[in-house]
Amino acid sequence: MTNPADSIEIQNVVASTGIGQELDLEALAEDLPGADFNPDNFPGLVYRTQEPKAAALIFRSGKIVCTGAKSIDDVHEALGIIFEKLRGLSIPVEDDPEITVQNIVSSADLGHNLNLNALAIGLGLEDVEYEPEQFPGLVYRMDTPEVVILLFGSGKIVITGGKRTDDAEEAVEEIVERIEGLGLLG
Amino acid sequence: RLRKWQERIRTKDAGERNLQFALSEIDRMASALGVPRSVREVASVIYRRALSEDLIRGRSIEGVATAALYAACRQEGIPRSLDEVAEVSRVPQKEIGRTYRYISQELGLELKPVDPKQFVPRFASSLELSEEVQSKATEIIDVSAEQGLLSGKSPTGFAAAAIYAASLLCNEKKTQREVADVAQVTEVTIRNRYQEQIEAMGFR
DNA sequence: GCTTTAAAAAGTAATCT
DNA sequence: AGATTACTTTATAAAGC
Repeated sequence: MTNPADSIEIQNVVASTGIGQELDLEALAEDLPGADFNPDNFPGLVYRTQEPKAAALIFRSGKIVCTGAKSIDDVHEALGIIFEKLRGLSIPVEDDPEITVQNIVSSADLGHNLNLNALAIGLGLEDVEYEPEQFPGLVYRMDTPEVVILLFGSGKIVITGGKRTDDAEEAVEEIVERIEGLGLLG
Repeated sequence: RLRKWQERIRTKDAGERNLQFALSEIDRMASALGVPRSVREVASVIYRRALSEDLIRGRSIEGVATAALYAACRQEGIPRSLDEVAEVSRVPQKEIGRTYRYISQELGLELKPVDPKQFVPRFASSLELSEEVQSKATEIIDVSAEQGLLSGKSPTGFAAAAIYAASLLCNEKKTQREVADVAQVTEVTIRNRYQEQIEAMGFR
């Protein structure tokens, strides 16, 4: 009896912040080795950190988006590295810029195969999107917590849209309960 | 006041012209797909509902018209794949799929997932396969779906593999290429589904 | 709506050996 | 007939078209 909630792994955390200072991205692109800046393509400058591995989108307004981190701690660490890099370029950065987690993507394993056709009907076609011709996963929009769950035939799932670490655990408990209630979990 | 009248008439005329265009497009695509008149009527009703609920704003008329037709085919139990619908539409497949998901959600169509069995008669007849092959393919689909093999798989590929397997079992062999062409899937997909299905049937 | 970034799931597809 | 690479879906911020 392994608890599906124990199988939860955070795969990606998206967060936003800002240094409270306008930036000259053209100059920054020169001074930051490894920076990608294609203003014709996208207004943000892309900068990747190696440890922890993450990607930051830095904008002219001084606002920054960090993606790809495996934990909230990693987000803070990666952004801390970027803040230091900017200070090293004598760009003033606020002391402790507020970092807001915008989205957490997690994966988990329910431990049993799922009959997605039966699940689509059981969970209610109005809350479900299951179009195997377009994508193999069943998309389920849950109200509380407010997340979107992708369910696959293997029993593996993806939880996204949550902002708190607890959202994934609550979502897994809720979906397991609903699937069991329908008698559709092995 | 006069300008308002003119504007209303102009808007009404434009709306009327757009509706006529959408309905004629539905008619044209339905003919090209060879679906019965009843499906065109259902598609028209879906399109008018989308129009009255203001779902067309920000979307192309042709996209909504195509999505309505795709939905109507499913509702009437004679589905066409997105590939097939895209072939007769000037809208890219990706947009048809997105628009379908949107209007389906907003209009509460609540269409059940496509049953692979619904493709069997059409695919089998264009391959000139017998009734025997068709019922065998249907049986293969039922048995393998009951064993949970259908989850996440494309209905077209699933039907194509069952038809290929049935053609072998009934000594009316078609090549994977031939079946793949009518179903618009690759031979690789047929091979993969076929292997799972014959195992589910207890052969191999 | 789109553009870019990241990550997982599983199916399908294109390309190369 | 493999293997590899790449694309499909979900969420999310950012600035600008």
